[in-house]
Amino acid sequence: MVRQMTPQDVERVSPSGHYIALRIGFAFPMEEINALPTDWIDHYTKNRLMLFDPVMRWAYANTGFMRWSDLRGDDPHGVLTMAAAFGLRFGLTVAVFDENLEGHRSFASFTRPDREFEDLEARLLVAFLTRRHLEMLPPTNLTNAELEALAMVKDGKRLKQIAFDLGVTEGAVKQRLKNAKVKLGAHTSTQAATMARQFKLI
Amino acid sequence: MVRQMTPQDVERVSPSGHYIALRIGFAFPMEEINALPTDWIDHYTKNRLMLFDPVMRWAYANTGFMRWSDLRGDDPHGVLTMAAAFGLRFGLTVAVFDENLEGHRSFASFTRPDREFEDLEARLLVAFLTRRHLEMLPPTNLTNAELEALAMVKDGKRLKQIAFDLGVTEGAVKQRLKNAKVKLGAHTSTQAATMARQFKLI
DNA sequence: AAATGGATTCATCCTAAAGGAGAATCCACC
DNA sequence: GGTGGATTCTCCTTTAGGATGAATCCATTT
Repeated sequence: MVRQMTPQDVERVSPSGHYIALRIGFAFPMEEINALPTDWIDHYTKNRLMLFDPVMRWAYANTGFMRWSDLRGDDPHGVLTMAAAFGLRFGLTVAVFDENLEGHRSFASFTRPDREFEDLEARLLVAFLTRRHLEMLPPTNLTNAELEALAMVKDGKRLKQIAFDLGVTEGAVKQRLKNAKVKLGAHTSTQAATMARQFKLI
Repeated sequence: MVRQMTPQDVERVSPSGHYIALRIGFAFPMEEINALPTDWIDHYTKNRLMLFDPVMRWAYANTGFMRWSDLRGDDPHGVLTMAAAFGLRFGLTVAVFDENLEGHRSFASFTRPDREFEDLEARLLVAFLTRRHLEMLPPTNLTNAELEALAMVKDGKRLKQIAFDLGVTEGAVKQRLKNAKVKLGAHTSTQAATMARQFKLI
């Protein structure tokens, strides 16, 4: 009997760090969680390793899971060797994809210094990513009026100013924001604005 | 005498759409502005053209400007030919890079249906991107206390709850948020929270 | 040790703004 | 003519914002 993985479980099973990219649309994801070692991040960034990283290529083109050791022979620039030198010796990358919807893709990499990931761990991590992917599904039922108000809140405007700019009453603006909060499941307008931004709705 | 380009100038000089990625760190940018034609976005996304796009490769590896026609002969998958079929017949890509700082990179592509971009336009667009790149430089002087409060505001918590969770008074929380607003140049806590999120500070 | 200066944190008071409930109105669509 | 969704308004409560000054922390110097 295996339960769902929590973020704590992920940290435990991936002690050298992990990386999650959620809902890649055109080119870049809605949310990126980078819990890899700082020195590796610096090295990767400075040397633009993304261009040569076989893991990235795999993650953009496949679904399911893959151990980094499966890519030996497909790493002409030695990115995985470099990663190992930074303590990321064993890696597992998982990817999911929305066929039907807008073609969103998510992927995540998990790393260990000591041993390969087991099949059970891999399946649990696929389930974990799938859950995060689904949670990040953007709502589609916000009206333009609601998004317009949220965008102005995000930009630091006051309700009074927003009402004036839109040519409606302050109460109307409040109602639009309230609707937006309900649809997004947000407690406050601030949360609604940051959520809408994360979903790339504004 | 040539002045700075405004966003309106950019739309005028790039009538088939443009794309801007600001401050790419590890792999993905802090902000993405995608004003390309919708049908091209769909096609690009569905077919994961990013993997094969020579423009992306150029943008990650160079600085300055480049006309897409310079890449003929380096496009084995015919991405540029497909783009032309969607009305993006002439393209210009510009890229800038922070050598000294955290190694951030920004790039942008501009497209026309009718003619090549001129050198003057290219230089103005480099200047435009450079300005946007510098504006997006994240502040580094926010304290942990300030970021902690901002993160809780972003998550929809009320000041009273934040104060309780942190074990301080509500007035103290207000002061932290006020400091954060000043440092970020934000009018409201909402704006401060969304800015901090955009800068990947929280 | 004591003193100093500067930044951060905390408290209080008051004002301005946001949040919430309920009802009326508008409007496209059946 | 009815229905449901979206918009608008009013009234009231709760919360956030702004100004000010005191307290605390911390590194440096005397």
